[in-house]
Amino acid sequence: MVRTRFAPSPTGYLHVGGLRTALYCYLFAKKNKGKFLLRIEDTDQERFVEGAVENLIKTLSWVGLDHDEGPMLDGSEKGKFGPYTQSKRTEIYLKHADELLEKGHAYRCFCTKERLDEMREKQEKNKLPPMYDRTCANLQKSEIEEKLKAKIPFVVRQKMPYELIKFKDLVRGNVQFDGKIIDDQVLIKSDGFPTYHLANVVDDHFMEITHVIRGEEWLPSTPKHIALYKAFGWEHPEFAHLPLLLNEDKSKLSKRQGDVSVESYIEKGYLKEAIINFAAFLGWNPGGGEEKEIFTLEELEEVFSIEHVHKAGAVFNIEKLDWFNWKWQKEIFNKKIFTLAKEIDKKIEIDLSRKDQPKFLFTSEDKEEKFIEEKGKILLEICRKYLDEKYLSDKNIFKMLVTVEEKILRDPKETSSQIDFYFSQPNYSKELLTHEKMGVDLTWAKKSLEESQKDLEKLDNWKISEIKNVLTKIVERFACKNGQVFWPLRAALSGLEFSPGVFEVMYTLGKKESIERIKKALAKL
RNA sequence: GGCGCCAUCGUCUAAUGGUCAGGACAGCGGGUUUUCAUCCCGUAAAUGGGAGUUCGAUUCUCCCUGGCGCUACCA
Repeated sequence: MVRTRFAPSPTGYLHVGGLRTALYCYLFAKKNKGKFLLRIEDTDQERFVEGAVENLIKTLSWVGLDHDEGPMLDGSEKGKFGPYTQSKRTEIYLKHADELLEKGHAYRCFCTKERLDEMREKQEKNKLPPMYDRTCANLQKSEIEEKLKAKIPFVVRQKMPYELIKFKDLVRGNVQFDGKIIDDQVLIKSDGFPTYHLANVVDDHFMEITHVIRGEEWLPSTPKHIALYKAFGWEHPEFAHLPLLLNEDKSKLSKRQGDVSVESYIEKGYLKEAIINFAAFLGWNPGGGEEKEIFTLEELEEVFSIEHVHKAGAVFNIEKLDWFNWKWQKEIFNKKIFTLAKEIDKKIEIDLSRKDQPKFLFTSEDKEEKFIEEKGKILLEICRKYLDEKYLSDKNIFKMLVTVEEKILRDPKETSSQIDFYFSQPNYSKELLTHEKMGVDLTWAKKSLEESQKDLEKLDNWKISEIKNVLTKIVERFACKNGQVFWPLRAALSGLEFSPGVFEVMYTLGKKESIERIKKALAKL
């Protein structure tokens, strides 16, 4: 059975690169009907951040990557291969380090930091690969005993075999390294904690991990791990080294050049569907000429394959994320209003000639109004956290939101600025009422505004369809273009160069306010 | 410096020993629309360089170049 693991260090937040790794581990496991585990690699006490583990679990679960085994939020653990937190497994590592010591695959090193620094400096000066010179590997038994007795701090080093180490990487194919120029890695630090290398190998073995899927930065240390498996007499798992996620300048994705924490994207309002979808396509694609790009997590579980993982690093392009987010926002919203419309009006007719913007033909105006109200509520859910209290308390807020539907789905943060004109008109000059291209000068503006005011005052049934009816008749009477009537009116109502359409704005504003705003505009002329 | 990995439009990428090298994002242009947006249509844009294998290489091999990663008692 396939078993994969995501093994982050609890250093604060979930990195988007980490998310992508977790996602591929998850997808590979699911695709192969295997298990996906979470393991916490907290062997570096200095880097440990309070609350990071909880945060990691929460974020992973929020995007839908629930693990089959590993630590849970309530402090308990799922799975029978635990503990899944490395700091709770110290004894196991120590025991195995002893085993290596005994077998001669490792040795104690008593060298001071100063000596090591000096040695490396010399090596670099002489253009030699910087690595430990094995001074302590040749210590006599009596010398070791002496130093131990004198309580000189020591580390345990792996004794790298001087041989060629070859392995097959699932992403990169055959890879080989020369053991002679690989450093004798520290396995146990002087504080008694293991390093990543030891802990990782021991854990992957005992947790029966079949596929190690991790970032490319681990490729150079893989031969060390393979040597370790061999020293223990274990079979090593399969390896798959994922391409790195890159900054604009192609360096490894880092905090310095923008947001890298998944949490920050969640805060910014990105949907989990979009984040997952986007992450999946960074370094992978379905292949086979498939041109579909929008996939749910479930669909990805079906189509994912490690063979289609790219070798080259991928630049993290936020514009594409925005696009995925917009697509998903729309998809989810459409689904919601679809069922909403059918709930409100069982006999509704739906025009699907435009799949992305279904048109609903209600059997009565009441039902349509009800629909607008309910749709507004859905929109409010999307943008609520970006809206000021003063907007929320307005009884017309739902209607307003509906008029800027597209913009909310695109960028909910902009909602306030989009609907602000409903509350107070900006100051505008009379030139705003004109539009050269449309053939609207000041005279025209005055004429159509006066006519509109006159006819609208007579209208009692203040509905979008009726308003449209009245204004269209004016256009007919004047035998002019729509814009020649609509433009000055829209500008008069919003006081803006760009705004939602006249009918919706007028309907939302209400008769009284609409007429007042038209009068105010006329006063300018 | 040493070791390793990588290399198709600006970005994410598809494809095949023979294709007009395809799609998407971004860009640009046009159209629909009462404005912006949406939507539709179109356009420009890539196989890093040099050898070799081959009738034919973007694809296979080698070299170069470039980019990146690793080179800790961090992961």
